[in-house]
Amino acid sequence: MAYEHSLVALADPTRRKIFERLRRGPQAVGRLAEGLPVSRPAVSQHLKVLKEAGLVSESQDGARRIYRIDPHGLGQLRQWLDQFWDVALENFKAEAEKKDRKK
Amino acid sequence: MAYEHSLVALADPTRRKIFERLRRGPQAVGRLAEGLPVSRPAVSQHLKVLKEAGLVSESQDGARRIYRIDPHGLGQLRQWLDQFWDVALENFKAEAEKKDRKK
DNA sequence: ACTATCTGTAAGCCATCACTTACCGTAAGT
DNA sequence: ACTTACGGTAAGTGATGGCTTACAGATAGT
Repeated sequence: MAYEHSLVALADPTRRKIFERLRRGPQAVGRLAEGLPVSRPAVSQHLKVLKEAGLVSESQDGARRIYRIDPHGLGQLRQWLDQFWDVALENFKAEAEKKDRKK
Repeated sequence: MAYEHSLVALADPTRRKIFERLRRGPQAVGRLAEGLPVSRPAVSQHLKVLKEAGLVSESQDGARRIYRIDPHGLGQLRQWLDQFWDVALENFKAEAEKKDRKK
């Protein structure tokens, strides 16, 4: 449920593909697995990881499980990244000025 | 140099610790390794990964190499994440309204 | 009830990767 | 030139994790 899990989840290329597919809208597991180069059980395992990271949420529709992108995990991740943004820009500016002085 | 590499780089807990340490400001390799539970060569290897992802940049100061947080990789990662943000919020709103209608 | 569809779980295998020790190059001081 | 400090690279090892097949549970239709 924390940003660490989101990073681990999105580091895997197959999970990223699944996640990117969900950008088109909520989808069932079987449908998600269709275009992917891995088996359907593999997709289920990946969805579990994404869900535990708070990146996707699940809802039932008959025998199907519909998955969709969840803002919770995404929000935590964005928040964590923003902690570094200001520092990064400061460093960049400091480096640029340093090079200027050398001229 | 793309967002994929940033995700892989930040998925490792030790690399995250190094990255978070750099938030305090630019530091040399030896100094970075001091408080960490791994050997100095391990830190070097991690820094290489972070550098190739564009998350940190390097500059030389005598025999020392100073590392600092680089906005390039961070920016690409933020940009990629933002692609999902709007979709996530829409999904969340749609789900909330669905639950309302059930009442 | 029986069947077909949809999906999660278990067990096992294999590749990747984070870590260690050992080594080498380089820069600055004496 | 010699020594010391700093840090990157090579090689080898062990654990993690992503994949597969096989199986089990649950739902809807006939």
